[in-house]
Amino acid sequence: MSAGATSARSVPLRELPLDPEVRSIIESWGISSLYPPQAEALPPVLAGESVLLACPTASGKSLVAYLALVRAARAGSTGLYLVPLRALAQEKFDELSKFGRLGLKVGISMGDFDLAPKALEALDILVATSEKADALLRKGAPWLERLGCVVADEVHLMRDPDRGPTLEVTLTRLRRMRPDLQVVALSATVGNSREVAEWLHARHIDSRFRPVPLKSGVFRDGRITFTDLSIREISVQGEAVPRLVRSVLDEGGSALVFVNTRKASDQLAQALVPTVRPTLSAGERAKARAAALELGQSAEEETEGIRRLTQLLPNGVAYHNASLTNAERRVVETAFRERAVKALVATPTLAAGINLPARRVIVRDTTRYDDRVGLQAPIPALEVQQMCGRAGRPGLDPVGEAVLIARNASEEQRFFDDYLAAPPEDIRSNLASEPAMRMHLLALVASRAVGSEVELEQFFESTFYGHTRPVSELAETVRSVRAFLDQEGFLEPGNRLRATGFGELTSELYLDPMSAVVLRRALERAPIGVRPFALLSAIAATPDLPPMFLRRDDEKVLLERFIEEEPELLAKPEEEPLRLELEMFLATLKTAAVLEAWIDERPIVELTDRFGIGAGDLRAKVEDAEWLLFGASRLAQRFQRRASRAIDDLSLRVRYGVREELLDLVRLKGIGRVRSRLLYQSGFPDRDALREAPLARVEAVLRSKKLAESVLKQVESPRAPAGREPSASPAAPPPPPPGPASSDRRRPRLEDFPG
DNA sequence: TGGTTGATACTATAGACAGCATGTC
DNA sequence: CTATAGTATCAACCA
Repeated sequence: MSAGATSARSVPLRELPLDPEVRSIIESWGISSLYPPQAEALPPVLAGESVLLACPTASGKSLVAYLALVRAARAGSTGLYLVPLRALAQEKFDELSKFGRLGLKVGISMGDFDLAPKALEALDILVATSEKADALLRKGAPWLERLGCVVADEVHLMRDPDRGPTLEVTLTRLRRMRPDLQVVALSATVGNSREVAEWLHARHIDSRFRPVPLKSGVFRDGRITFTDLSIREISVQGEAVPRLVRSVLDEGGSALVFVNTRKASDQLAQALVPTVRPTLSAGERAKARAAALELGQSAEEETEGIRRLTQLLPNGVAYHNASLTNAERRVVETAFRERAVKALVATPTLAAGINLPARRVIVRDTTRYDDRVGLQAPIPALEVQQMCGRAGRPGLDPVGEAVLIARNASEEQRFFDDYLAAPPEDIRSNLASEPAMRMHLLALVASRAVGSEVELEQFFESTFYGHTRPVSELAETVRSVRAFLDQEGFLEPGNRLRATGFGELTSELYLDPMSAVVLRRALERAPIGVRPFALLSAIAATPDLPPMFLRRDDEKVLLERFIEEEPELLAKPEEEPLRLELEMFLATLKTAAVLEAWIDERPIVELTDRFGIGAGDLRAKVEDAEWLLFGASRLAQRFQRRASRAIDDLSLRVRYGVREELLDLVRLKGIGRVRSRLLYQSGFPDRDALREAPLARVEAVLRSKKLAESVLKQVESPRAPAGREPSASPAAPPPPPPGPASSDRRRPRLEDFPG
């Protein structure tokens, strides 16, 4: 490790070769001197060199990234900022937009929020998730050909088995396309960052600098022993977590507790109420109450999260996990940042991603259930260190404390050895995984990045995998993936590597080829298009819609539902492979049942309660399903034309969670699940009915003059507003009407489902 | 007999990207 | 294999 360097002198900003305008923008952020890692990285970065910067969170990596991109943009090329999370994309976009003053055009692109291809061409800097950048590569965006600089944020996520390969492949493709591309890779401290730097031909900068010093240690028997061997007695009594929380609150700090289950995050937050509540000042209590109030107004439909959090927030406590909706998470994050919430209990949602520091981080659990092995497994040191790194708020805390909780002496020793003193894990390529290879091999061929075996091998040579190990070890995976792609008609027969139309479509839809096969089979099986449950089951059977966790109760309910049609399902097989297969199948049925209840307008609380999921999970499933249904619709245009229209309707129903009769109303801007139902109940079953309606009546129903006016304006024109129609193929004549869709309430049969 | 206690068995388990075209509650 | 906390179930036990 090179710079060790809290002691390093800070470098004044003006010593850098920066344009005065650029400097003044940075100065307006209150930055006048550089942290040591910045001072080390910026000179080469501003000279256009590639750099890998490995250092702790909040040590100023972003500034290096921004300046690299701005330099590239001012030099006439374009810059791309790759991030792993959508929330992060938004954060980076907001900050980079401040360089708009220089005349730079900054844009953002991700699944949620995208730009028209034309708007992209005018951009100087684009912030995108790596998947989105991959998608742009597949579609051949000319913008990328002018790329001068790419920033890869959180590059250590290359070790992620699912999403790592996308980052690795995207970086490889960009570098091959632009051999002189400047790469600025930002990484957490990992074992082999030097190796990654070598791969990228980047200067390797490794620093342990932290703007707020970190003391990490283990709590046992009322005292924290830190790695520097100092000891801290905790005089407060009680259970470990409340003690540690209370003692830091008494010093005016805040606490962030990491646990390994959602339930624990909720329960521990509840248990902390008596600990935190008495420490709140009158002002803090008012702020906390305001946050709770805001939460109530954040949505029209009640959720479990709103209910729990409105109860917790006024006590200065909250929890954070993926069962919360994005709106709920935002309220919690803001409240914590503004110190209305003083103790926050979180699952790993907060370990990576958005910056939410606290004076004391408490890592309560160091193991986590791993469903691949069906057991509790130790959390990697890298992740624990990331959690610990969240300790210490710049400007507020003189020092951050990270504490693991040990029950006995041997555990205490183990925590020091395995987590606090241990070197973090290496980054390893996951390109050899079959699903990853399926995706990327097809994409490389379909977008004509490779056209032959030899080119394919050359490509793999230039990946991180190829940098660290012989690509011959990939041969077996490549062979079996190729066989699959050949057999399923993704590739043209012959020695040259070329994609079929089906292959190109699959690649551009960003579907896992396996998903495309599942959907194609479902579509080819006759009149599936008209029965929502069958379609929902088909997308649920796809690897792009991961199965939901199946509880024993779900199993019972689902089996009972299908007993009439398939009584033999009740005889639950005992043999392991068969039992697992049935469970997988039931899990896809559960997903379909959840989505079905959603488009049957079951209230969110009822639905989440019945299936044991959170509103955030529901939201995520709905988004996934909508995306897959779009893919299914496009595939239907190829394989089962008649179904395409019905799928588009279903897609819209899933998006808004409405029954079929609301499809027309929901096409209006500003009208979704709740309001369309309201209009329907009040005697406006469709847009035609609204055309005749007096403003006052619509306003009374919608309880908003502005909204009522907007709605009436939308229906007054004889032609429907463009853009919200389901996408039908423009070339094709309108498909025949979908038939008696909603009246067909027959129970689905087993053969309706793929697999 | 009815209720309590305690041993034992069972149950559940983190997170979040992508298409398209613009704004759900 | 590298787990654990919370809950349901049921038998033993007591008044």
